[in-house]
Amino acid sequence: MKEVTLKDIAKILGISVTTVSKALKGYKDVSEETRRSVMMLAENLNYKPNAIALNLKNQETKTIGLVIPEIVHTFFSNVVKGVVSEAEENGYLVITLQSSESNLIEKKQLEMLVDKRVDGILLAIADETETYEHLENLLKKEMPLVLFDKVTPTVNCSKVTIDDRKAAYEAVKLLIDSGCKKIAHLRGPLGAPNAADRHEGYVKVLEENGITYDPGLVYLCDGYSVEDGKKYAQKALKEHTDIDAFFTITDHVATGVLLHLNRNGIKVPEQVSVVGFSNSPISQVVIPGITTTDQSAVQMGREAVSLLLKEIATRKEKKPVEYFHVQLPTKLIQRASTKAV
Amino acid sequence: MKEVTLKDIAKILGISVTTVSKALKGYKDVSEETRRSVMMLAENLNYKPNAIALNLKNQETKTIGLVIPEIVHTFFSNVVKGVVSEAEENGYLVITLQSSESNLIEKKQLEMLVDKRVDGILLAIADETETYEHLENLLKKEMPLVLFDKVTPTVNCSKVTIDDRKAAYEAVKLLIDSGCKKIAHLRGPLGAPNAADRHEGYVKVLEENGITYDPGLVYLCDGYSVEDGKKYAQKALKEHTDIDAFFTITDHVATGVLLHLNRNGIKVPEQVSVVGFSNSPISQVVIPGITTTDQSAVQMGREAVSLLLKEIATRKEKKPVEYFHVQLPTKLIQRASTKAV
DNA sequence: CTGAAAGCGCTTACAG
DNA sequence: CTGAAAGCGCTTACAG
Repeated sequence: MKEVTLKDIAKILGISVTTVSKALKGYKDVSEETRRSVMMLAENLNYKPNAIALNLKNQETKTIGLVIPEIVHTFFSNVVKGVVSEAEENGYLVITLQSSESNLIEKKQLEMLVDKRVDGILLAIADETETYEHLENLLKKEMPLVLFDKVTPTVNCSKVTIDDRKAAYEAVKLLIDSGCKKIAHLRGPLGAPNAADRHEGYVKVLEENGITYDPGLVYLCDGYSVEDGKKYAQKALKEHTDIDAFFTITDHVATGVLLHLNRNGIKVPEQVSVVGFSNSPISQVVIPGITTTDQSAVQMGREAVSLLLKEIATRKEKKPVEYFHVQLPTKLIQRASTKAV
Repeated sequence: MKEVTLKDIAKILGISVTTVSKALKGYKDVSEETRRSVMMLAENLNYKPNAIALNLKNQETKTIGLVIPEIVHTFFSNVVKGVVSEAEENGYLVITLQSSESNLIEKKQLEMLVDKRVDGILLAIADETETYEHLENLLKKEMPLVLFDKVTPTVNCSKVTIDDRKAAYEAVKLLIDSGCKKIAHLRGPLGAPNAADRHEGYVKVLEENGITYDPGLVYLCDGYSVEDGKKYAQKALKEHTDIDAFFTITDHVATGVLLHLNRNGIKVPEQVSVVGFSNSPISQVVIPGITTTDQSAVQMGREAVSLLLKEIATRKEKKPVEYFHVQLPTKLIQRASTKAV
């Protein structure tokens, strides 16, 4: 990896590094002849400017950091895809890190990215995280930061989310419209804002449709896993034999519910309906297919990058920074796990 | 983002940058008193060495590049997870890029990573790629390179794979042992070495067990998708009504096959058995669960990083570089889509 | 024990 | 039209 430098070219041509640099960058004050010979030699030697030197000079790395709770997860890997593509199309590369929902790791990784001098950071907050000084510190340093999916109202910066409350409202409305009356909710962790928002949507639609909200029908899944779904479906049905629908935080949880119902000969959706969240591939192949909400994860990744790059540019021009909150549209996808309305 | 520099500290303390640097790095030839005041001030100002300057000085970036065909894919996202974790534990950060199975994009991305001055590159070759000068060029530049999953014997460098031939052999052997006689194979693209290896394993086990290999029973899936599975299951069953098993390149393809069989009232595994590949989550939740091969993807990512870092270190010490080919063990996982033996 | 100097590879204001 | 000099932030061999 000993790469060709400006110095090498200058030496061979017997001219100064300055002139080589100018020739390559198309400055006007270089003779046509010099320019041409520099260009040719650079081409032949396959000269590539040293990105590190440029980074140092320009005080930027053309790199952004991305911290997500979990890489192996359909929703997040779609986000990563969107982030990487959008960044690449705009000349940026992406460093990805996984917090594993740990607040400690999240803090450490954010610090690593700052130390690495990334130009900006994209973050989906870990479930464990409940205080936000580490994010405030980032803002204090004027590190461009965009939160997505798992965000917090506490921190004042740009954000990209879906309207979780509305999405949950619509999903549960479908259940109500199809005749369900006793709808259990397998929700996500208390600390997670989107779990809270979905829960709110669930409560709201019940109340607006004359169904009394019963906290006893709400179960907490911290794992978002198929296993959680099985476990809490069993528990819920034992505690309330007349449940006629499950609204779950995730398609994996919904799948667990489905497996439990199948195994126990409970007909879906005739006896019990099931609604998931995310439109993961799993929701389409399971039988019956699971009614769910599509979150356009790739789009979320792209949008987040686009807001981040805008902020980076604004800061570079020393202009005042504006923060945006983009709410992406969701789409309720009806499949066979719910009754037709 | 105006960060504290050595210069700032030097100015405040009225000493030279040299001394500050030495104090911070614990050099012996600095008075205890100076050392202490430097340390304290650095701590107070929250001084962090500028990584870019260090990169330039040390001619390394502590960053590695990772190019995979597809980010949204259980196997690869597990690899990414392994890569990112192992790298992080060793002080490296990872830049991830997706080639989308395109040779052109792969070339471009490899170049970007070189230009970015990453310390090494991890690559799963795109299906479209059939010539390898771009990889030879990397080697010529002495850029540390480790191939994984999708590799080629043509290029002489370290590699991490599973033993695809053996895995396929074992999977099909299970079908034979359970009484299947007419086993169709929905294979991957011709260009892809692991598709070729699995096909070889399939051919070998048939012949070793007295079943004549019939090329007419082999179908090419280029999409690795559920749709492909449906399509080719239908085609195969139309062309050969007595097929009693499918061995597929991927769990998604196997799922498509399963859906087609279910839909047409064909009993699995009584009438037709189905075997997938990869042990994706989908293979567990589908009914019946799909018999498949686990590839320990996370482990593959870790192993690849570990070989890469070893090579980086060796090159740094100017020692001769050795190449390794690590073959990771696979595990056949029996589920309800095949008959007990 | 301290610090000026050179260097990593580049850019650019300035002098000639 | 050309190039010496300064600078981005750091390290380190060398002189004092």
